Amino acid sequence: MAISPKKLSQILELAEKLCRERGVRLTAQRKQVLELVCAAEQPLGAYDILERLRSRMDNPTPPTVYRALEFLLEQGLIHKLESLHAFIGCSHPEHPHASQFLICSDCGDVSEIESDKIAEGLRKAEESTGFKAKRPVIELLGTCAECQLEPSE
Amino acid sequence: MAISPKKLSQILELAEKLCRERGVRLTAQRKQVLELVCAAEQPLGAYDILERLRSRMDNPTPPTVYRALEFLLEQGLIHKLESLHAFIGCSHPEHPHASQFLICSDCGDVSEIESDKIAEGLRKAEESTGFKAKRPVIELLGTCAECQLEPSE
DNA sequence: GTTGATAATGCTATATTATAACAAGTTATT
DNA sequence: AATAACTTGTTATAATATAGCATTATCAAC
Repeated sequence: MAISPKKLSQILELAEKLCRERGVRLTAQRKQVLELVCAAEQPLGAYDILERLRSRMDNPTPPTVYRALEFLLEQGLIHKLESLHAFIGCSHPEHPHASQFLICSDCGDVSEIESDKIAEGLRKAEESTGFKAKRPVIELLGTCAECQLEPSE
Repeated sequence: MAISPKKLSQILELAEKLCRERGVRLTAQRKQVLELVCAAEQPLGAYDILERLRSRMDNPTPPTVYRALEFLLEQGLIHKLESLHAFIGCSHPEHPHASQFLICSDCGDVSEIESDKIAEGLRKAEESTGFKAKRPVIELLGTCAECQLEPSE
């Protein structure tokens, strides 16, 4: 189930808008990486992105990719899945949030959730410890509802 | 503030006990890796461990380390910090739990917490999505209470 | 519009983290 | 001792990520 072209261009326009407002530059390169990440079914590794960039630009190298990813992460336009070493488009870049992911080990599907309960728990933990979180990494690795039905596939 | 020798041997004894009960083998190699990880101030990377193993055995190689780590992770005797690519001793290996970590980017200190609120939030999220989590990764990167006091150090 | 500062890119090399593959040795049980 | 299952030894290499430095682009100030 690929993302629709319409939805994709909406994402890109929103990204343009946010960057304009913030006074940062969504350059062609960065935009292409964002587009690749957002258009992908699954989270992409940096070298997956590198591979796909070949058809769009001349001789991309790892730094090209990692620099773009760094920018996009800073701007909250994508997330990094630490446990997969992979990147995924952000579902709602317009408001900052503690990203929370459900990662199915069977089908590889990843869904971003926004649980208030979890957010609340995190806030409480910060409160009681005095810790100030800048980047929460919440990744639940396991089996999605669909894959639990199937014997194994 | 290093861990006391007494505390360390308690940890090792508990590990022995748990492995015995489970019918798995805490071999000398695995025990040494566990000891190094638990004795360390900070989380250790696999190659840090490799380095430290040199004084204890002959010509250790990456697979030696990774195999031991894999075993120790399976047994819940250590945790992997995905965002740091590093390993840390488990605070309470006797009962399984969703490990939750506060990772200070300033001083590098890592503390394991057990927030019921967070655990509760995770449970709720599973309930409402039908997702079954096998390995939760909860890592809050930020600044610990102490480091917030200091101007910068 | 030239100058100078800042940011972004190009490019090569290399660091860091992790696993594959297969041979050899150990352990526990028959 | 024979067997099966597990553990280790060893070499090689895969996969992920960054350092460092030269070059180019952008934009504001003069």
